[in-house]
Amino acid sequence: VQLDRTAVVDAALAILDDYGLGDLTMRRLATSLGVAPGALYWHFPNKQTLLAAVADRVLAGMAGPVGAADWAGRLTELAHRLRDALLAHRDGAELVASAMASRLAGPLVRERFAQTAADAGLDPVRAELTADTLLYYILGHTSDEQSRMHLDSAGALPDTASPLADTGPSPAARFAFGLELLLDGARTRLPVP
Amino acid sequence: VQLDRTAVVDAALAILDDYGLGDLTMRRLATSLGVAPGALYWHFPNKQTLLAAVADRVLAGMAGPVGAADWAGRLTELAHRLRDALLAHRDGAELVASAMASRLAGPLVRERFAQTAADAGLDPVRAELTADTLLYYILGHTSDEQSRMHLDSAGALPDTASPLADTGPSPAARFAFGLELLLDGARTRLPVP
DNA sequence: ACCTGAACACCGTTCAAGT
DNA sequence: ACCTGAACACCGTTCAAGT
Repeated sequence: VQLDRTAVVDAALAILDDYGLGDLTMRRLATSLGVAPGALYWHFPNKQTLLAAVADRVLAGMAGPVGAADWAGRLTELAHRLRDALLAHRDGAELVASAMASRLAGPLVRERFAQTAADAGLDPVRAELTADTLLYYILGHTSDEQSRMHLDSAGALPDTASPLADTGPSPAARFAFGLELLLDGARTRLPVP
Repeated sequence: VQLDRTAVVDAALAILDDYGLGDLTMRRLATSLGVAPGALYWHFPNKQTLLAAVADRVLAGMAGPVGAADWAGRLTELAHRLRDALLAHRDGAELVASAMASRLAGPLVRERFAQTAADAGLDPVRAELTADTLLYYILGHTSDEQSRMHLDSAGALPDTASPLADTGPSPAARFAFGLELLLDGARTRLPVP
């Protein structure tokens, strides 16, 4: 069968889910497709671009319209949808964070957050800055949460290894705390209606 | 002369400043020290730990007492000091972000932000969450700013290559915007005094 | 205690040559 | 147009052996 970009991204996502980002190499990917490593370079100019395509596929998991009527509700919904999309794949947050940092992935997501902030009444510059601030938080927090998730499922707890030790807020509650912090801050930047 | 951890970190920092994080390899570092690659593994168990030591050295650049009397002023000062420390070395933000994510570097910095937030009147859990939210922002924003700095000093501007195109807010102003956003949000979380 | 030599098991990328 | 074979120039890490 012939190789195309979609098949390559499919296979890459499978390796990501099964073995993690560290094992997602061009050679391993080629092997899993039954192809020589060089073949991948017919479809993608380099690894960075290939990873960006995988990141955009992960981000496709947050498509669809948001339901909330007010801007704060819409941003909250977008933030949770982004987090859910990242958590749906092993190392999804780290992958997307690095691909978005290179600007090769996620321009639509960025645009969507910025547009929603602009709808709230912010001028374009402030809307972009607010969107970026939100994105730094979502990517940073989720990346952190996800990596610690995998450390725990392996064995890396030096003290307090008792099974009933950690009773703080849930990951979702911790995420919501920082998110509301940001949105409250954004509210103070709004022109009085 | 004998090798020790300090000399290794010195040499690593020199490579970082001159050639960037991508060229900071164990082999290159060994060569610059006039030593075999294996020698480094007598002083550090692996590359990750070595990079954490370099990150902690970068973070040492933000030591010293803060002057402000109120908590918001202290957090603002800490945030700017952290940003300045990161910008003082090529790829400093990316290095520190990744080393702090691994939890091998920066525990004192994290502790310092959390303590300052606690002084504002937040309970320990909220103080930690607020500190983390701030750190995600500072590391994400500065990393972004710094990488784009280096893209510009090379040649990677597709359109609007005219020298007088980009007249938005300065990097420092952009940083301050998100920072104030976060601090305003934190204020709403405070118990009324 | 501290380091060398030499190897092991990999990487990403290129490119003539094949079909 | 699409892929193979084979190489190039690297990696991080280990470990017997030397001093």
